[in-house]
Amino acid sequence: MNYSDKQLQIIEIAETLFAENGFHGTSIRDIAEKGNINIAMVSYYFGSKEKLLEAIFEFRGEKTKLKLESIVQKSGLKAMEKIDLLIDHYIEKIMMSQNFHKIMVREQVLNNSIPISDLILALKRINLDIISKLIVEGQENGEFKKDIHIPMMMTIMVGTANNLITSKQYYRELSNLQALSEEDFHDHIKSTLSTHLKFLIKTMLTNEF
Amino acid sequence: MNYSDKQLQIIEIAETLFAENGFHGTSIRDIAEKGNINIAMVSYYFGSKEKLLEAIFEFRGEKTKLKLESIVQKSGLKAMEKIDLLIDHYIEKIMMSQNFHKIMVREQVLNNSIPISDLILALKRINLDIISKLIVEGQENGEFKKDIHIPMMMTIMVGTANNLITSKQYYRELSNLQALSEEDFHDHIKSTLSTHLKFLIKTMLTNEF
DNA sequence: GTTTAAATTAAACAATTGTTTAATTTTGTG
DNA sequence: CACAAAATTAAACAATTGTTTAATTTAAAC
Repeated sequence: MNYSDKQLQIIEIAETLFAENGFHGTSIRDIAEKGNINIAMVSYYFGSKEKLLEAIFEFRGEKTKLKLESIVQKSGLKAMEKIDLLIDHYIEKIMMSQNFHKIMVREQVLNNSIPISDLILALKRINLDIISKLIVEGQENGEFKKDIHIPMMMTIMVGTANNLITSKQYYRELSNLQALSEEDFHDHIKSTLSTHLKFLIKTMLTNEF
Repeated sequence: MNYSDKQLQIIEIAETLFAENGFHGTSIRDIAEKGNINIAMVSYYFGSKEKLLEAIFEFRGEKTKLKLESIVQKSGLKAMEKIDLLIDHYIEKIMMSQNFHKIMVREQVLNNSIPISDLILALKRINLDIISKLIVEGQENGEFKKDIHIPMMMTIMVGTANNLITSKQYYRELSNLQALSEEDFHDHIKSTLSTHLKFLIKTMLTNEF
């Protein structure tokens, strides 16, 4: 799908409000007010509020696959080095699109809309497939051990990152980091998450239980 | 707070519906219909729909602390053995109250209601304090290494478990476990989660980065 | 410049929302 | 039984919701 400038403007505003107040907690009038547009424009451009949400998922999902594959197919790198690149790329992506990930965390709990569920499943499947390919590569050349539970490994990685994003304010308070500037806190999260995820994944891929 | 039978009935029905369809996605009429009660009863017993949600948090939060402390204070166990007990207790708890945890995951993303935020923070603080005490104990007797990032460790544990609960259906499909009965799938999740969390936490507590 | 399509608007819509009211029934106490 | 408090009910409420309509303005094509 290709979206016009006007559609992208609506998508971005809706994304912000859906992340802040939830899908049902945001009215079309809220979106219209924040974007200085008429309330009929959402229906006009997207058909309905529900389809606007689907558009957000399509828009964010579109670019995912290519970047991941380009990392996995890089030559001259060990599988473990690619893993580290993937982790940092994932952290970068989730930090850059926090609003979208907040929406996805909230929507995946529900099971109401088939189109949304399908879009989420498609996103997860892309990630799983690409990671699986890389792990098999590492197993075949002896870098990684056999018997790696890849879905659980993904759960650990995605779950940890999502939890950090969606409960930032609690993490900040419980870690006594209120004094940090927003930017410094942002950097802290990225580096701490990177260090720990790399360590954990490395351990899962190489150490015996 | 002490809740009457009637209040508990409403709490449980609301918990189910809030978990399935979200707080804003559930109307008081939905709750009334499912419980065969009059729509005025929610306001009568709790004051408002929002306060009903707060009651759910209070009700579920009440029992948390005591059980955790009883584990940590058990004598004749190594700190690492207590960690394993805590992990299994946490998994048991989250599996027994999946609906509540789905609600909490969704609500912690938002930042709208101060009472709810306070209740969530209080729950997190209790967990953190008790775990911290145990980890210091393990560090002092040389079982655990220094420089353990406890909030991040909690994020890994809680994030992984929450992610598994809130995206069960995706995990099931991506792991090709559709053939399992509901009960077997339930058991699979518990044992897989237990194995991995214990392994990861053990690694974080003892191995150098 | 005229014509056609696209974009935007204000208004209205029916439905649903949480909450309150006032009347009625049920329960518990003496 | 009589009385008071608690529980339950149906009805009404004002507000908000997503969506549609028909009219108007803007933009693009010729």
